[in-house]
Amino acid sequence: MPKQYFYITTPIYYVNGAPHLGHAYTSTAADVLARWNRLEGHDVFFLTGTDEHGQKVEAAARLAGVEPQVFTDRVSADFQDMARVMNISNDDFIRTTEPRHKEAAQAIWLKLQENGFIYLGKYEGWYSVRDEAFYDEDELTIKPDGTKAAPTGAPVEWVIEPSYFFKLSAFQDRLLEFYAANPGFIAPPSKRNEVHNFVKSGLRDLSVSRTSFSWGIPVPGDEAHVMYVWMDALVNYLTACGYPDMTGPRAGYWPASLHLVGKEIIRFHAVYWPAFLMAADLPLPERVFSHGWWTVEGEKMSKSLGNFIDVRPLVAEFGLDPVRYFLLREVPFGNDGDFSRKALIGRINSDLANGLGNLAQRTLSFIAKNAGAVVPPKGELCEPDCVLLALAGELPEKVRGAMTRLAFHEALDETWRLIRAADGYIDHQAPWSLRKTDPERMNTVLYTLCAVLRTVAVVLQAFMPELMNRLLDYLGVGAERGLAILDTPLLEGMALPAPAGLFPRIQDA
RNA sequence: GGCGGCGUAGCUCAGCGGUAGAGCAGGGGAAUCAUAAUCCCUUGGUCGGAGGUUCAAAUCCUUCCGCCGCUACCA
Repeated sequence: MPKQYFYITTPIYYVNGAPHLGHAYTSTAADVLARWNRLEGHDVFFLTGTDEHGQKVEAAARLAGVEPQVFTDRVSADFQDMARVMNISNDDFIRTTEPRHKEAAQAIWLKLQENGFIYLGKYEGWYSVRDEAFYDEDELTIKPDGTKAAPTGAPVEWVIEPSYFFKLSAFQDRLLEFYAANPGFIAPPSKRNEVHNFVKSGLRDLSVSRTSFSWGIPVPGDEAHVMYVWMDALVNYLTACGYPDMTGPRAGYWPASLHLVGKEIIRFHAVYWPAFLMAADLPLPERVFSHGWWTVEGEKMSKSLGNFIDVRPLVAEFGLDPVRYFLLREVPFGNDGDFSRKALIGRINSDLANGLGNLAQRTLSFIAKNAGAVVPPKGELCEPDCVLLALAGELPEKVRGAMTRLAFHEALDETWRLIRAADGYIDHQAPWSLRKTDPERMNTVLYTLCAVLRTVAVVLQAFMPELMNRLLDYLGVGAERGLAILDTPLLEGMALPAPAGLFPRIQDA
């Protein structure tokens, strides 16, 4: 079977603020999918990065008293640090200030222009100098003296500035046809309906250049303009594949298998981006998946509350893999969720320490003390062994199904069904009693448990890579650790190292 | 205003036409290999309210109440 390509992206994160829980969430989810596909033996390309142009960055740099490039270098490094701390296995980290990206963005611009989808017009509207933003007529309020004001109370003036436009209006029907022909393109389904309705309600041409600031990629041939940030940013997914050279080593990864995005940017990925690609005669990504937002202790993360959570202190306190587990287990992917210490500690103690961790420890330490510290020899299997092993045998397929739908919580729930069954099995088989009455049977029970633990560990590597690697070490599993090894039985007689607890219980008031 | 979603056990949610389910939390018992972890049993819901369709409705329809999302240049 030929290797299957899997190209997955996170959004490139905007560098006008520090990385927080939301960014870590997207990256972790993407990482789990990337790792899962590697376990499947697929050829994976996993991209993340930073989006560094635009007026807000220019303003943030000015506020920090440094040049934009210096500013973005600093913030981008912080995002890269977050990725390192979260053990994100990205194959590349793209920055929109890199020369390769400038080249790609300008190339696609020229392509769109050549194909007749870009024209020079003028952008006009009510502009507030103080807010540096345009407002719609219906957003404005009339002040007692008859002048108009922005929702922020700032005065506005009618401003006309030259701008290049993208003929988005030309793509309405093609987009609708595409959605109809590819019902899986936008997920979850509720988002598909929203996007569909948006497009159906009519598309206006999109202003894709600015002259009011300069921190951006110059429009080819008219350097008074810089490219609109989204026009610039979305192209990153192509840049990383080598665009405009689509014959290079990475060209085969395009089109992307999946763009993972937060729900606030679904439209850019599900409407503008496909339209740009159609206009440039390029194939469209297979899927755009929009996930939800986290509240923190019941409250929305916001500047005014100052409650943005940085995951790095959490990782320092609770450990990396438990935090990764929590993010993907706690909330059905696609829904909003709440992050709280109580919930995090509850998950860690119930699922990890008392569940998987305890199961592994009671099995492995028993083997270390009473079964010669090797994978015990498997004797004749009894009914309960077969039932449990059959359940384990079904797990990869169940998880595969859930992962295909990005139903991470279901994948984990299925895995924990097996873990609970194994806990029941060890209690009922009671190897501590068999030790005296029937050592052979004891070995078979312990072997069965090791086999089940191996299945669990292999599958969970995508979610908790470090600790599941350790568990596989404890089980004497060799260097090859992909899903394919589950087709061959666990080797008996392998010497096992002394096990140590995987998930410490959290003592917390 | 328009379009759409949600409201099921204390909590988080699954079920989406055939006599209410899971995990966690609570209660009782067992066991003692293990991170005082585990196992077994168990309490608990007129499935937001009211109408209707049907032999049969959390499950379909109507309506009301309460939340929430989208409604173009905001990362």
